[in-house]
Amino acid sequence: MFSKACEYGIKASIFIAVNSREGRRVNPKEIAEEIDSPQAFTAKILQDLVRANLINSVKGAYGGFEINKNEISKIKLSQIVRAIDGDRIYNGCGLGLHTCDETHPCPVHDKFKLVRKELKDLLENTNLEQLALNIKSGASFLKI
Amino acid sequence: MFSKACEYGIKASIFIAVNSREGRRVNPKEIAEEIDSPQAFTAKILQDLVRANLINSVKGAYGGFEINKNEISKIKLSQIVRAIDGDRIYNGCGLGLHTCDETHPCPVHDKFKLVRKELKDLLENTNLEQLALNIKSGASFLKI
DNA sequence: TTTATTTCGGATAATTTTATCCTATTTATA
DNA sequence: TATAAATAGGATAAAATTATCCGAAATAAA
Ligand code: FES
Ligand code: FES
Repeated sequence: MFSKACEYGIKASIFIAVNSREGRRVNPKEIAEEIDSPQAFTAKILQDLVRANLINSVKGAYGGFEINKNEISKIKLSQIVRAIDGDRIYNGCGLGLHTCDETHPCPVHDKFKLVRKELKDLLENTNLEQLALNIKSGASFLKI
Repeated sequence: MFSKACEYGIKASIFIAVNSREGRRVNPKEIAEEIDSPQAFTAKILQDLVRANLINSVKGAYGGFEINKNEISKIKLSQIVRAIDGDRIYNGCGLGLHTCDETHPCPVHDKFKLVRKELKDLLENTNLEQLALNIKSGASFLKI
């Protein structure tokens, strides 16, 4: 469904959001521990998210990654996924035809549209604040 | 979503079904042409499907791949996907946690369940006969 | 029985994805 | 200004997926 890179990117973003809400910056080591991911690889993905302007990085001593407090609720999961996996999840054909095209549908097109609709709904209507709050309250988990 | 191998496997199965309905065996060369896939790789996937007892192979001259006429409507997409990609699509966590567990959910678990439900519906309630008929009638396509 | 045809299966190669390592650059603080 | 602490980024490496090749085994028909 999502690439490993994307899974790590989503979980890292949530962990950063949890901490940024409390004014704390975090570094790749902490992040990788909290989301159970390979540290250096995770750091690379964080770079992508910084370049996509979804998170901020601060170099040097006392630096780390953070998200602007009043941005947290504005960042949708879709933006993170798009920054890492592109939008094949939105536009790609379920059976790999060059394009998903209503007028030239693959055999599963009609039902696949429903799957994609549900996924789109998940990605478009979920923001980092909601996810951070659920982590904070212990309603959901980032690892194991 | 599905692996390339699985995409090829699904499309190949449909093409075989279309032809088996008309009493015709097909070989990897034809199949690869009709579904626009690499021939040798497709042949490997066909072997998997044979081993999973979803399609039959006949060796030697005038051989090829076929599906028992009265099996065609009984083969569900889920069986093909399971034979090639396993059942991570059914049981896997959307964010890569070790297991998808109601009592230890990842941040997207609740909404991801709906996506999976839709996908399950697609896979469980679609059989090769329906798909073959749609190809035959020109309502759907296996390539481009 | 011989031949031509076809799948089977193992070995290998290419590509993509995932992961690691090391140095350069930036920056806060002493 | 010197130092220590961080991220940035390039170069590799490892692993998984995708793809190719070739000889062996099976089989139908001549
Ligand atoms: S054409 Fe395949 S999903 Fe739309
Ligand atoms: S725990 Fe992640 S989808 Fe269920």
